[in-house]
Amino acid sequence: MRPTVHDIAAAAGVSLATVDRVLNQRAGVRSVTREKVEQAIERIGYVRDVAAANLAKSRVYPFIFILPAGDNSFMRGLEAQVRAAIARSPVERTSISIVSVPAFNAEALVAALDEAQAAAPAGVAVVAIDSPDVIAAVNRLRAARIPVVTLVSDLPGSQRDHFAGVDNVAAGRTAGSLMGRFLGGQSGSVAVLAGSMLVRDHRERLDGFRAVMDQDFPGHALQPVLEGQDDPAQVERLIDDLLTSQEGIAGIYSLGAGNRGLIAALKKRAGKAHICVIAHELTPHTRAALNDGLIDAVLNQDAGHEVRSAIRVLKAKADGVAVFGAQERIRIDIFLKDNLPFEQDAAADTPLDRGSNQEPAQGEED
Amino acid sequence: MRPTVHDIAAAAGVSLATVDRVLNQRAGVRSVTREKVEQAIERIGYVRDVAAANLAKSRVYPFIFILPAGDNSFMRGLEAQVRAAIARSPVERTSISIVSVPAFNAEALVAALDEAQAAAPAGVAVVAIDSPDVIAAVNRLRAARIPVVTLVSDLPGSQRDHFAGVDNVAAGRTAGSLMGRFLGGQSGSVAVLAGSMLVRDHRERLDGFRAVMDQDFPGHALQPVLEGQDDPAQVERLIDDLLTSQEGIAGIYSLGAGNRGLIAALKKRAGKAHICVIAHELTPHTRAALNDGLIDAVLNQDAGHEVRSAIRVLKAKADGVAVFGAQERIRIDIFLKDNLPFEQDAAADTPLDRGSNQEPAQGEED
DNA sequence: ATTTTTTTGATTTACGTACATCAAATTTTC
DNA sequence: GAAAATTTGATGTACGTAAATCAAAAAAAT
Repeated sequence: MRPTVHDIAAAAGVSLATVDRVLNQRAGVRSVTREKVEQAIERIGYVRDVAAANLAKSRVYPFIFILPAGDNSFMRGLEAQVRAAIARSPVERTSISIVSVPAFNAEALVAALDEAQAAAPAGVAVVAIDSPDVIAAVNRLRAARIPVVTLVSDLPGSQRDHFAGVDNVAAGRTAGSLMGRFLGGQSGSVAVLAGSMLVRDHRERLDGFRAVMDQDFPGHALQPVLEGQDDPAQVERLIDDLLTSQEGIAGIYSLGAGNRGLIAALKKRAGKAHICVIAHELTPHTRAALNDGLIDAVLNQDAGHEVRSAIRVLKAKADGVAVFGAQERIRIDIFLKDNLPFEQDAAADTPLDRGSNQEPAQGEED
Repeated sequence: MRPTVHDIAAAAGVSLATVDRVLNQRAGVRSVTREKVEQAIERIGYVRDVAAANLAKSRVYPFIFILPAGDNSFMRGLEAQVRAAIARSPVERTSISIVSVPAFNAEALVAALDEAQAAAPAGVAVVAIDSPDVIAAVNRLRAARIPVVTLVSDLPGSQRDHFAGVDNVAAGRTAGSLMGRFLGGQSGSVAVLAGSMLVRDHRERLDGFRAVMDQDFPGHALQPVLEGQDDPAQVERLIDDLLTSQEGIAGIYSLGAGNRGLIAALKKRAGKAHICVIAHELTPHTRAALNDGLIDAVLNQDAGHEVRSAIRVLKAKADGVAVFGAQERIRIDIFLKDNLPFEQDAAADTPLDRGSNQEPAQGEED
C-alpha cells in the first residue's frame, strides 16, 4: 500500500499536524523537525495523492489562453480546441478564459499579457510573438509566480516554463527533405511563402528548410521569401504574381497560413506542369488540395494535442509537480493523400468509441 | 459549482441512500424511483467525481499485458514501456502484470488468454494474433465481462473493446507513396520483407503498400513477399540471397521487425547503387541506418503512447465511462533523417522538463 | 386486517489530504 | 527562574463518493 501522511508522522515520530505543516510549507516548524520529516518522506517514498489533495482543497485552476485573432483556419481550430477544453472544465477542475489579440502585433500582446497578470490566474498559455517587449512581459508574469506556457510559437530567451508546440526547425528540415526528394531529377527553383518573419515558428521553419535544401539539394535555387501575413487574399496575389512573372518554379514551400489563397492561385494554372507543393497545417482546404493532388504533402501539428498538453503542463507547474516529458512532446505529422485521417470536425471533438467494440477512432491523437 | 450526490437527492426528492443505490446499481429500488433519480441526474447534469469515487473505493485496477517474447527491438521497447507504467502504478492505481508468450504462436496465446481470464483482472491488453481460436478466447474474456484491448496488432471479428495501435493499411499506403516518389524516374523492382502473414498488422501494411504501388507506380514490379519471422538472422539470410540472386532491385519495404539483419545485409553492398529502403519502427538500429543513409524513411508507432493509451482505455472500460477518442488515436510517425527526435532511452522514459524553463522535451508524445 | 416482504430513509464510517483551533510542551529571552 | 515566544500535539471538520447498518415506511401476500 502506498504510504500516507499518517505513515510519515509515524516514521518521523511527530504528529500529523507537524507533517501537514512541512508538506504545505506552513510556518512554525523548527528546521531540525522539518528535516526529520523530510527525511521520513524520502525514506518511505511518500507521494502526495493529488486527487485527494485536490478534493480537500476543492481546487480549480483558472487559466488564460491568449490567442491571435484573424481569419486563419489553424488558429480558429486552436481556439475551437480551447473551447472544447472549456466544455470539459467541470471535470478537469479548470476555469479557462480566452483572450483574443490582433495577429502579429507585439504591443497588443504585451497589453494582453499584463492584463492577464492582473487577473492573477493559475497559469497563462500564449501564442508568442518574438519581441523583447513580449519577452519582458512574460518574464513579469513569471516574476509574479504565474506559470507560462508558449503555444505553437515559442519564445526562447524568456523564462516561459514550457513550450507546447513542434520543433519547427525539424519541420522545416523535413519539408526540405521531402521537397528535394519529391523533385527528384527535375530542375527548377523553389519558392518559399511565409506569414511573417516576426514569429519564431516561421523563422525556424525557414531556417530548417534552407539548411537541407542548400546542403542536400543545391540544384534547386530558393526564391526570395514571400510574406503573406497569413492572409489568404494577400497570399493569392503574391502567388499569382510569382507564377506569372517567374518561369521554372518547380516547388513551393508554404510554411505559414493563408493556404486558401495559395490553393486558389494553383487552381488557375491547371494543366500546366505540376509544381511540388508542401504546406503546413491540415485544414479543410489543405485536405481537399491534398486529395486533388494540388498539394503533395502537409506537415501538421495537432492543435488538440497542443491545447491539452498546455493544460496538463500548466496544472503540473501550478502544483509544482514534475511534468511527464514523454507525454508532452508535440509531433510533426506528415500527411500524404494516402494517410489522411478520416474527416472530422475539430470542434465537434466528441468522445468516440463510447459503445463497446467499435472500430478504433480515426483522426485523433495521443 | 458542480452538482453532487446530495443535489441529486434533493432534486429527486429521495434520500442519499437511494441515490447511492441507483448510482451503484444496487438492488432494492423500485423502477419508478430509479427513474425519478435518473431523470434528476440528467436534469441537473450530474457527473460522478471519479477522483472522489476512486478515493472512497480505494480502487486499484489489476491489468494483464500479454506480449510476445523474442529478440525483437520493438516488442522489447513495448515491454519496457509497460514496465515504466508499472513503476507509475502507485500513482495511477494500477497493478499490472506482464505475461510473455512465444511469438507467432496462436496456441500459446490462447492459453495465456485463458489463464488471464482465470485471474479475473480488471482488463487485458494483448498483442493479437489473427486466428479463430484467439478470437474465441478474446470473446470468452468479454463474456466474462473483462475488458480487452488489442495492442499493436488488432483482432477484427472479435469483441475486443478497443484497438491501441496504428491504422496499418494507411501505414502501408504511406510507405508505398513514399517509395514511389523517392524512386522517381528510376526503374527496377521492389522487394517486400514481412515478419509473418499470421499477424494482422503485417498483412494490412502489405495490402496498403501493394494498393498504392499497383495503382500509382505500376512501373515498379513487386517481388514475392519474404517472411523473416521478425528474426534478424533469418532476415539477413533472406536479403543476402535476394540481393545476390536478383538484379535490379530498386527498393525494399520492410514492414516487420528484424531490421538488424536487413541493415547488416545492406552494409555488405556498400558502394553499389543506392536501394531505397523504407522500414518500420524506430529502434537504435533503424535510427543509425537512417542517419547513415542506408534507410530512407522509417514509419514508427510510439510504443509509449500505445501502452499509456491502452491503460487509459482499460480504465475507462472498467469504469464503464466513455473514452475520449481524440486522445487515443495512435499516429503513424514518419521519420526521415531530418526530423529524428533526440536520442532517448525508451525505458528510461523519465520525466523531463522538471525544472522550470527547460527546453521542450524531445522524442515523445501526446 | 395482519403478516411478510420489499423499499426507502437516516446515519455513520471511510478514503487521503487540507486546514483551522486550542492546549500543551518546549525553547528563547530577560 | 519566570515570563514570553515559539514549536508541537491533539482533535475536528471538510471535500465528494462508497458502503454498511438499522429503523421506518410502504407495498405485497395471505
